[in-house]
Amino acid sequence: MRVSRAQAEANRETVINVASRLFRERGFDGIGLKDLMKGAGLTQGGFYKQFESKDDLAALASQRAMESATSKWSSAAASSSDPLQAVIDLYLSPGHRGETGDGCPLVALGADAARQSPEVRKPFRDGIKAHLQVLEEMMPASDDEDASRKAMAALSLMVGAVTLSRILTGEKLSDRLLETAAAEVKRIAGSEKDD
Amino acid sequence: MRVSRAQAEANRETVINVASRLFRERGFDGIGLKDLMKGAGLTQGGFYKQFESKDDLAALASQRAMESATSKWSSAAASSSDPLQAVIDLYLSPGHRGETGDGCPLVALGADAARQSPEVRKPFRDGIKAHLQVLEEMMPASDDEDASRKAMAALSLMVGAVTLSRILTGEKLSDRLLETAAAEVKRIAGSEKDD
DNA sequence: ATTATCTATAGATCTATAGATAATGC
DNA sequence: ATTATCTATAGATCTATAGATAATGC
Repeated sequence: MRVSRAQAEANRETVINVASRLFRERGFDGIGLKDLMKGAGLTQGGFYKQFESKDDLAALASQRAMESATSKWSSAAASSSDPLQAVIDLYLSPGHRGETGDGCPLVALGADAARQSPEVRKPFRDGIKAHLQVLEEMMPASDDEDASRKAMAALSLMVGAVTLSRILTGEKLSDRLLETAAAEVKRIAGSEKDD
Repeated sequence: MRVSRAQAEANRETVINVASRLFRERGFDGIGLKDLMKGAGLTQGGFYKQFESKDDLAALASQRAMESATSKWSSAAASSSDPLQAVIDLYLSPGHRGETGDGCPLVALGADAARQSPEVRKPFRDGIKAHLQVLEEMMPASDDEDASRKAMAALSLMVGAVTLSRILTGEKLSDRLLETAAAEVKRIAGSEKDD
C-alpha cells in the first residue's frame, strides 16, 4: 500500500492537477473529495495526509490553474510576431469557451472565487495581476499609466465576454460576443490617451 | 397550520425573493433548502408543495434576479438626462461591488450559471439580451449594427470589471478596475464605426 | 521503524418524500 | 373536504478522522 516518497509527491501533484480541472468544470462546491481523489486514482482516506483541508486543496489547485493560464498567454505571445493578436485568438475563441476544465479560471470560477476564503482568493488576486502584466507588455502605449489602463480594460472585457459567451453557448449571440470583444480589445490597444 | 391561498402565494413569492438573494450571496450549491425556507420564515417540509425541485427554484430565483437587474438599469436611465452615465454610476461602483445579494446576477453567478441546467440558464440568457437592449437604446450610434456592437462590448466590459473587482475587494486595484471600466465604456459609446 | 495509502466510520448536511395537523374554503 | 404547512425521516453525500495494512527507507 505504501509507495515511495517520489511516488507520493507525484500523487500529490496529480491530485492538484485533477482538482484544478474538476473545480473549473464543476465549481468548488460541485465536486467532493471522494471524486477528486478517484480522479487521481486514489481513495478518499489518504486525502488528509496530503492536504490540510478541502480549502487548502482549492487554494493550491487555483494557484496551479492561474499559473497555467498565465504561462499560456506568455507562450502564445512569445511565439507570435503579433502577441496581442495571439492572445486574442487563444482567449476569445469558441475553443476556449468550450474547454471549461482547461480554460481561464477567472471565467470558470470568477463568481465562485469572490465567495471563497482569503487563502483561495489569493491565487486569483495574484493571477489577475500576472495577467495584467503580460497584457501591459504587449500594449502599444505612451507611458506606463496608459499601458496599465489598456491592460485593465482589455482583461475586464475579455473575462466578461467569455463569461457571457459561455452562458449563451449554442446561440448565435455567443459567437458574436467573442468577435465583438476581439475587435474591441484591438481598438483599446490602439486608442489614444485622453485624460 | 394552513394559511389562506393569498398568504400561500405571498409565501411562495417570499421564498423566490429570498432565494434570489441567497443564491447570489452563496452560489447555487452554497445554500440548502432548509436555510432557504428558514429565510422565508418557513420549514423545509413545505418546499415541494410550492416547487418541483431545487433546480426549479433556482430557475425562478434567477429569473427574478435578472428581471430586477434589468429594471434597475431601465429606471436609472429613465430618471437621468445622461442614461449611460447613470447606468455606469450604478453598476461600476464600490456600492454595487459590495452588494452581492442584490447586485447583478451575471456577476454574482456568472461562472455558476454556465454550469447549470437549461432551465436555469434560460433566465440568464434572456437577461443578457434584455440588458443588451437597454444598452443599445442609450448608445449614440450610426445604425443598429453599431449600437449592437457597442452594447455587447460595454456589457462584457462591465460584467468582467465588477467580477474582477469583487475578487480584488480591499485592494487599490479593485477601485482602479471600476474607474478604468467606466472611462472605457464612455469611450466605446463615443467610438466611430470602423468595419 | 516509519509512513503512504487503504478500509471503515462518525457526524453533519443534502434533496426529497410521507404522513400528521389544523386552518381555509366550499 | 381540501390543502398549506408542519414534523419526521429515508437515503445519499459531504468533510474529516481512526486505525489497519503493507511497502519503503533507515
